Amino acid sequence: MSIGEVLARLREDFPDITISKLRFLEAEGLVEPQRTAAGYRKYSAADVDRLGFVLAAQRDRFLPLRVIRDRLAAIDAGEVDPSEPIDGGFADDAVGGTEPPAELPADLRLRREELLERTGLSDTDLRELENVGVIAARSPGWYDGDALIIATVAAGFAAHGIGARHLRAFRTAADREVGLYTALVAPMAKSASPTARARAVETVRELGALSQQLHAALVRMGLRDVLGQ
Amino acid sequence: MSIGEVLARLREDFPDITISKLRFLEAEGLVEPQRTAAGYRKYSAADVDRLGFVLAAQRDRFLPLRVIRDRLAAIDAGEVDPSEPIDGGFADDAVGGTEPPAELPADLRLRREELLERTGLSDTDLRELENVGVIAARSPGWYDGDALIIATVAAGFAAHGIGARHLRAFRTAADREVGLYTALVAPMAKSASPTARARAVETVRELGALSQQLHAALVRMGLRDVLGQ
DNA sequence: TTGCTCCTCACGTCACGTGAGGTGGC
DNA sequence: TTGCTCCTCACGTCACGTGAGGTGGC
Repeated sequence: MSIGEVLARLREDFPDITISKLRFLEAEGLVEPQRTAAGYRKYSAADVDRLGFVLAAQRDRFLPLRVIRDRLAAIDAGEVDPSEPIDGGFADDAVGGTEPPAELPADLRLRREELLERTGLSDTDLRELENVGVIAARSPGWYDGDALIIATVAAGFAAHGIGARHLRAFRTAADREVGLYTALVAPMAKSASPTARARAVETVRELGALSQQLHAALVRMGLRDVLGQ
Repeated sequence: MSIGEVLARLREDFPDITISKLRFLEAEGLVEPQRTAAGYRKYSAADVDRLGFVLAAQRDRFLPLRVIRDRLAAIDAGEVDPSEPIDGGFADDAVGGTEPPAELPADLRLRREELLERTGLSDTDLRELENVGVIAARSPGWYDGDALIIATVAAGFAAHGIGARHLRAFRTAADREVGLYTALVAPMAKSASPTARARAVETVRELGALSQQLHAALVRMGLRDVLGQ
């Protein structure tokens, strides 16, 4: 495939891809397409897959190219299983803004008092959030980074007069979504093949991204109607 | 306030702010704090507000600094009403990835066939999405950019076997949220004062951002449990 | 021959971060 | 005097985009 054809294919999933970016990714050592006698780039299907991996890692995990390149090198050398998640990614960094911790949310460990201190919530507030089901301790007395994010968000809502009981609906909606996606990838996730399991992870990530966009667009539309803009 | 105090204040809403960035924003002409005799920056409350405006425009509207600076200059000169939305913003650009159009979603105008062509959906698909209530024509036969985004997302879901009927729950959840936020800002939005109306818009944007984060965190947590990571 | 795609290479840009070398404030 | 905050200025960096000047392919 020529560079133009690759562009057209990738544009489906990554609308802001450019020829200049494809050349740049080669210059940075992330792909090495063959060349024709005249010097034209010739991409194989594997090259295109590789580009898809790179672009998805940028888009969904906000990883810098250097990290992605090292990861690919390790996979090429057979040192890592492709399904292993890359460290250092934090899928929501650029989405929200309020207080995303530097660590992976799942790896953070906070005690109850630390959580209260870092969010400014009272003990009662936190207990309400737990009753409503939007926050849960991972193990008794210990909270993770997602709990921190949610607690911070809840504090933000509270500042506008939106209390814990209003957040129960979020939990319900999320549960329904998770159920839907789970049913879909369950066979893949249970497969003995590591490639299938990797695909399950990737599929779930894609579905999560789609879900974000849909949720965002519907809320924005609704609010625009209300504000008369 | 010293630069360090400003940093601490802004960190609440913008966790990745740095001293270096505050100095940079001054060098770029976005704020001009006073100086002490010794050359230390002294920020007024108005300076901090201004920084908040700049950072929110970057975070929520993805505007380049040049545009924000021009806007502020126009406001300073009394040429624009601060509540007027800045043109060129598109709040979800960096969130999802799949097919965000360059125009403002609300300003795009597409005919039914264009919408089908650009998303690859069939006429029946689109009718189903309309029945379910996630897409609606703005005026008979004309669709806007949000419809395009949602149609693209729906096509993505469909590729994974998730059809229109599964998306109704998204609509229900979004409606509930919009109702909640609307009730909250209704008095402000109806006020005669333009400042109050501007605050209503800003509040709604903040609530929308919080809602995105909460939704993202809850879905991610749920999926992580399922995938056993 | 025309129009289109593709090439390289140098330079530009945007939004910062880093680090050296130094001063102010309590 | 110590430790901390703050200062400037030059340079680095990351992820590209632009544009000049040219060649390949049907």
